[in-house]
Amino acid sequence: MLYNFDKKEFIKKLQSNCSKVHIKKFNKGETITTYIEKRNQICIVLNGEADLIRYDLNGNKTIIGHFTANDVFGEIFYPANTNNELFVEAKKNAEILFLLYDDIQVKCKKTCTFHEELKESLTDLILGKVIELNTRIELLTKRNTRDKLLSYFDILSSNRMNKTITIPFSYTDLADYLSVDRSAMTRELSHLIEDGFIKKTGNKIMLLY
Amino acid sequence: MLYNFDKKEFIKKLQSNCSKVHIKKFNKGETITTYIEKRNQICIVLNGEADLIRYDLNGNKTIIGHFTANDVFGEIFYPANTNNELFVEAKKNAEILFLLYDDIQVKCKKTCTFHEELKESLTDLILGKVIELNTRIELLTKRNTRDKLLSYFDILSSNRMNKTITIPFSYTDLADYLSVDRSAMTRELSHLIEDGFIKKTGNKIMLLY
DNA sequence: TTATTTCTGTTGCATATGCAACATATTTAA
DNA sequence: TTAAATATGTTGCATATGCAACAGAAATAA
Repeated sequence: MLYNFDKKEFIKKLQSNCSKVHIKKFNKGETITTYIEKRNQICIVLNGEADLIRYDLNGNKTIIGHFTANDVFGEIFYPANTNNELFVEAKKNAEILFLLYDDIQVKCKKTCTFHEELKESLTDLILGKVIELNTRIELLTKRNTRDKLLSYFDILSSNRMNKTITIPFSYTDLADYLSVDRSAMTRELSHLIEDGFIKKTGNKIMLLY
Repeated sequence: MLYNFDKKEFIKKLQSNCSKVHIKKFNKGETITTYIEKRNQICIVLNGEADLIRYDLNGNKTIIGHFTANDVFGEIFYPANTNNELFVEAKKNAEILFLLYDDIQVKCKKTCTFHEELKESLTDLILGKVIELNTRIELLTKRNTRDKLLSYFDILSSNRMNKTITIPFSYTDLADYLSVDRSAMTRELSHLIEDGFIKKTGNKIMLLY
């Protein structure tokens, strides 16, 4: 059940009891996976940070997703026919757990309680992913840079229950994440400060509204 | 298993065998559901069309999602704390199936094969939703109106395997869906025609590349 | 340490986009 | 059928945004 779903517990179970998974360490800058033909793979960040990155034909970089501990990614979440090259890169040294969707959903047909629980948790995990993506869509549908920034701050702020937030990106990457030009974003940040919406010290931002 | 997943089959099963669901008809323009406190609800379009709509504080309308037969929506897919008012409106007369996530995932603990299958299908259904959302994010992260339009056309074109596509929206709604200004979008469409990228007749567009 | 790379903030300029207004076409309702 | 409402295409104008370039700060590597 969604409300009771404990993602950490699930991951712990996977690690300790499931022979189907494997874990690998990556150094900062290394490519964790590319989204080509691993249609069945689900990856979970145990620790560290990773970005899902797209370069389009013009060389524009977009950070499609930013993942930290307990976040989930993988090619299984993507349409098969995507034109762009997508890959996941470790932003800090990271430990990643890999599993195959079918291994949990199909292969283990014996009705042991353990695997029943895993299946149910897997559904909750994917449901969590849906919510995450819808949150991102809320951001991206904002019409201008200011609204994108404010929405992003709101999300961080309500997650942490705190009016002072720490941007988990470099500002360069934040711009890619919001899908706006970096210098334009910096300019808009300056305007937000001038207009008294925020205070800014390094990567800390205090919301004044 | 995802590749074998037959959404229509699943929906048929739900309708015919599952006492937990109910079905309701809506006339064009009616509100199907609002995203307030139905945290557990999943809705499936049996026929007709519906849009998930957000009005922000400035009165800007955004079409967050556009749903046709077999598409899935519901508050369960959204974070609980969203600030914006979201609601789903019937764009044409529509028949909607409602079910509660917990009814399938939790309530039926008897291990009857039928409900085991339902659970598995439910996971695949949600996984399909993830893919749909990632496709939308691909669109929204495009930096300008031209790229958004071309990406959108590409998606329709590769779905239908056809260089001539039919826009399932009014152009007014398409603009809301791409999160751009309508007149600016119309202008960009004219440019695309001038530049020989597309031909346009009513809501039919032929891709010339 | 020093050198090198990356990040940040800023600015000038060109342009894409949003906004408002309007005329016409099309659809819907009476 | 006529009237009303909505959709479409177009334009002028203001402005937000992207782009390029640069200098200084900060982080990283040698």
